[in-house]
Amino acid sequence: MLKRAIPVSTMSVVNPCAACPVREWAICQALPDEDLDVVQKFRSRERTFPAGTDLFLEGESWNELYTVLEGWLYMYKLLEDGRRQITKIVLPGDFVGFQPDLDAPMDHSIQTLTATRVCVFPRNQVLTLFKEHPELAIRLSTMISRDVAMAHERLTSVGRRSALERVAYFLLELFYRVRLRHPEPVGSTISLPLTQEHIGDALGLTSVHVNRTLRELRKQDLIKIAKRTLHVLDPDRLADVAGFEEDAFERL
Amino acid sequence: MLKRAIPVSTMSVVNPCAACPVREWAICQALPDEDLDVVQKFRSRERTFPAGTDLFLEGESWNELYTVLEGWLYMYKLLEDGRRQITKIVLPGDFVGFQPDLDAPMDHSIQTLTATRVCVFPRNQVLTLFKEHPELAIRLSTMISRDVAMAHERLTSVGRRSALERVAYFLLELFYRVRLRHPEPVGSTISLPLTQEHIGDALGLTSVHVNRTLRELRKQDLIKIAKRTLHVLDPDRLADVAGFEEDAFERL
DNA sequence: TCGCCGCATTGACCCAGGTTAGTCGAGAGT
DNA sequence: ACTCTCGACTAACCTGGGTCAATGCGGCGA
Repeated sequence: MLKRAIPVSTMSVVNPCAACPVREWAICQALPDEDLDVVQKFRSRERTFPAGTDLFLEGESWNELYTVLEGWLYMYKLLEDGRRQITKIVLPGDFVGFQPDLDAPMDHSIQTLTATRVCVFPRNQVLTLFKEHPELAIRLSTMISRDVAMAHERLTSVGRRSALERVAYFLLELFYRVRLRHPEPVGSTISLPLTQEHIGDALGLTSVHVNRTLRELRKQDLIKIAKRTLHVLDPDRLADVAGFEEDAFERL
Repeated sequence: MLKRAIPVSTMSVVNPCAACPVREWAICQALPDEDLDVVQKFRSRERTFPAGTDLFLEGESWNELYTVLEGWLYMYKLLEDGRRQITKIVLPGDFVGFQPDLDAPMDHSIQTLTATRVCVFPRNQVLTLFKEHPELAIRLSTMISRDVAMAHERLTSVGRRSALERVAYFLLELFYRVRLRHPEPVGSTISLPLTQEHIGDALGLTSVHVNRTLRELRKQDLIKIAKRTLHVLDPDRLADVAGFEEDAFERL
């Protein structure tokens, strides 16, 4: 079934689900502590990947699903001539690899942006697991439906917002998604392991124009970017530029 | 909870689920005949709407979910200044109104394109229904995940395809989605109750440019449009123009 | 029958963002 | 220390698609 060797990766020990660092944002949020062994027994070992690795490619058959424990990734599609659209930035807690027909070849590709650690689920038994634990199926619906909402939001950006609005919106969305997971370092700084080309491919812009646009945002003292780090100087004004209804990000 | 009066609509009789015209494409596909009364008892009456009616608007609270029995609708989002992005064309069988937080205000609007008949589900009990019938929850996951796949496909169009490719892709996608539901009239003609402005708002183009683009497709003898009817003269060549991998539409 | 009105259609002109073609600086490997 | 690579950054120029402003036309209500 596998058309390609499993990418470079190191198997590591199975950590206890009870100590899961992303439980709160992942599928398993739906399980009370006492049922956690359901998933603990079901899942395989963890796996790690270095930055720049494809977990799987569009068109391949694949037999695993992943919950991201650590690291950034992106989901993307390629056109024949190489044009790339990044469809989602994947963060810890996200569930990866689910698609309408679990037996069909993958309908998208996924690549790591940083070193990544994932929790592995065997694909061919997952529907059975969900059938036996409807809370999980409902939790999955909720998570996927958040994906739909975010995809529609991004579609609106790419279809109807100017470059400046788009970039502002994109950075702000990432900023809030990351803050949600790391409330601790209450600064206005997040790590941003994306090149300007990644940003362009996510927003339907060229990297050249992303550069011009970031320069403009910098000039307006809205952001600062240095060494893969994004500093949001004025979230409110940035939100104004992005042009979105106040609480849109609380739904993330 | 309702912030707005239920839009103009006529209540009609409750038709038996066993005679449901869209069962095969809807949530209820997951139920065997003998369990059909589960949903039959759960759902409320049907409701009909004339063309051009909003079922609900973004920001409103709402307490119903719908399976579309008949008619075309579109899901959309507005920016403050009125720019509109159409995020999905809704066809019979589609499940409408589900979102990550069922108690939150709607995160999108829906409007009818034609006279529409829907099957009504009470929103506040639907999670209970799914918990008691995991097949339904899994079916929902599958359907929503199809929405994600299609949204990403559209995002790729809007972000990375030229106007000509985009329009070709859009028409072809609709063509195949409609064919799937109506295999009978084996012609290459489908009804297309959209204005050029709708198409533009779905694709991130202006209606003027949609017009120019359709003219070009017409000139190349790929399509013909007359009286709200789309005639696809050469699906294969149109697919070439759209530039997509052959079986992308079999996954719809 | 007339007169709207909403939509399709076209032409002329314009501009946001793409393209091309660089320079520069910071690692990383040797 | 030297070079190689990759990404940030810039400038000059170009174009796909937007804007503006008409015209046309078919359906529909009075």
